[in-house]
Amino acid sequence: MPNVVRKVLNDNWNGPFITRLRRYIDLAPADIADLRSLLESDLNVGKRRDLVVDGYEYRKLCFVRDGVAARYKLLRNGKRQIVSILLPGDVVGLPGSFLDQANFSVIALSDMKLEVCSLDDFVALCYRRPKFGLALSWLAAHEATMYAERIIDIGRRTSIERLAHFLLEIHCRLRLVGRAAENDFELPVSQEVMSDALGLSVPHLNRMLAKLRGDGMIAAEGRRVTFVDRKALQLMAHFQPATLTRIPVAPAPAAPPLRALAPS
Amino acid sequence: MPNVVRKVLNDNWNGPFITRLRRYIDLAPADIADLRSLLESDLNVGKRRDLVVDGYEYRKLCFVRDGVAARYKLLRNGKRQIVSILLPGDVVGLPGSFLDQANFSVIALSDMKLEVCSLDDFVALCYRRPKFGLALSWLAAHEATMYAERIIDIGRRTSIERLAHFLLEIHCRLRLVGRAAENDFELPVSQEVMSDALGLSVPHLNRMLAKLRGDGMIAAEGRRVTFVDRKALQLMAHFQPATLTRIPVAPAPAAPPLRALAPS
DNA sequence: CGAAATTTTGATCACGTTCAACTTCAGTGG
DNA sequence: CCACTGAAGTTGAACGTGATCAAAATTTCG
Repeated sequence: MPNVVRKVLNDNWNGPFITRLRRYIDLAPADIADLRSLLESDLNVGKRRDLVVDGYEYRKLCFVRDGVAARYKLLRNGKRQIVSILLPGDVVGLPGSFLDQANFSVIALSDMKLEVCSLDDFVALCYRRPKFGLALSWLAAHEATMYAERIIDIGRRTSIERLAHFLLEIHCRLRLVGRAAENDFELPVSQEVMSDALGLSVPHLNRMLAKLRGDGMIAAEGRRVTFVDRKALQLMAHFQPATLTRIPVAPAPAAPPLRALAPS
Repeated sequence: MPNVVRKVLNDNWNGPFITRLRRYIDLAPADIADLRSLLESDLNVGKRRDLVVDGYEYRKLCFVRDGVAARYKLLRNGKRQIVSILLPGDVVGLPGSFLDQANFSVIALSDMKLEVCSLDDFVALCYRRPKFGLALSWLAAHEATMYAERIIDIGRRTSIERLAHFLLEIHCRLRLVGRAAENDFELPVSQEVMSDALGLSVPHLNRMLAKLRGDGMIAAEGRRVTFVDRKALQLMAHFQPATLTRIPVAPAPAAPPLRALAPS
């Protein structure tokens, strides 16, 4: 079997999470084997099931292999705010597992396939192979970046700009894991979910969606969305996808073991 | 000199950043020395100076020793959204330095004292001492957690709830670095800054502030804020401070392979 | 002291919420 | 095959929160 083919098959087999890590850092087969040895058997979760519950301790990292979920918080007044949408390649339990008790819930929006790993095991891996500690930092930084973008969205953009931005972001992220065509994708969430993510009411969201259609920026039938005038959409949304740098590689090990460093 | 006293003096000398790291993980003197050797000389920055500019590459980590800054984005329509307020112990360049180009600006809201370190040096440190890679993950996760809380704030809370939450959060964070009394603190930001952080207009923010005063929840003269009825304030804000777990310690090194790593 | 930044107050208005009803569609069992 | 169900999407009318613009009062600082 040609090498290239085997690589692709491997990545399919390894799943979207490792594909994503490879965008930050090179992983040797030994790295991957070590990581895989931590994973419990695949977990299947049905639609509408809660994966994490606000207020309870949670100390796992779950890598989404397939399906969609949402991280959210329920307020006393019954309103729900969705903080992020989780797609294949994303991590459940980031940042919730770093807290004494999770401060958000995570719910499956569709049937899902997950790979589960205990946080402690992963941390142990990070001590063994420091590159995974860095990878974890990068993942967390990515998360923070997306949240920051969402703050901008909700804080200072009009409802229609938010919606445009949301559509572009989801499409962009689906593309990165090979789940969307260039101008055309299957929206993985209902309007209710979108409105809770964007801090809008369902009726208003619906109207804005209709307006985007009416203005000829998108076409939509059912949940299939097509970007008709993507340029205009990006302009309206101030869309500017953030790209993470790669993680610098380890410096060549110093010949004498670090003597120069300790001035104390 | 008694040990305890020396410890405290050390931490004062080391600055609030190391104090903060110690809340996540134990640091041996050798760890600290190694970290300190990366730091360039202290940097003083005047009020209103930009530390990071949106759109430019930035590859440093700056630890705030003193002063206050804001991470923000300016939109085309002239509005500004502040994503986070940086206090002593916080890190400039997280997550901006992980991107090809920073997607936010950071501006000093007061005169500041910073300790600067290049990201590449810090990453090299993480390879040498994996605990720092984990610490970096924890810092980034903390950042993400605060952002998430801000999303809830802006998305689903009323303006007065937001304001209450903001006051409680800032007070809580100032307390952790020993810059606030129990019910009483110096607000380090102007109303304009607050309004940009909370996605409100200045007049409206001002009115809500007046309302909190009128309702007997806080007292304020100039920028000194006193919590009169903190219970009510916390209830109104749904305030629930998130506490990060400590980072698990390294497992006992396996007998044969890891000897090369342990310098101390 | 004078200039600039900040805080306070007032009047008007629009964006987005709320609540309610209705439509559409997929799935399910009689 | 049709009736029933429940979830999701669509539409309309009335209301209210918070924005906007303007100007005054106050504080801070060079």
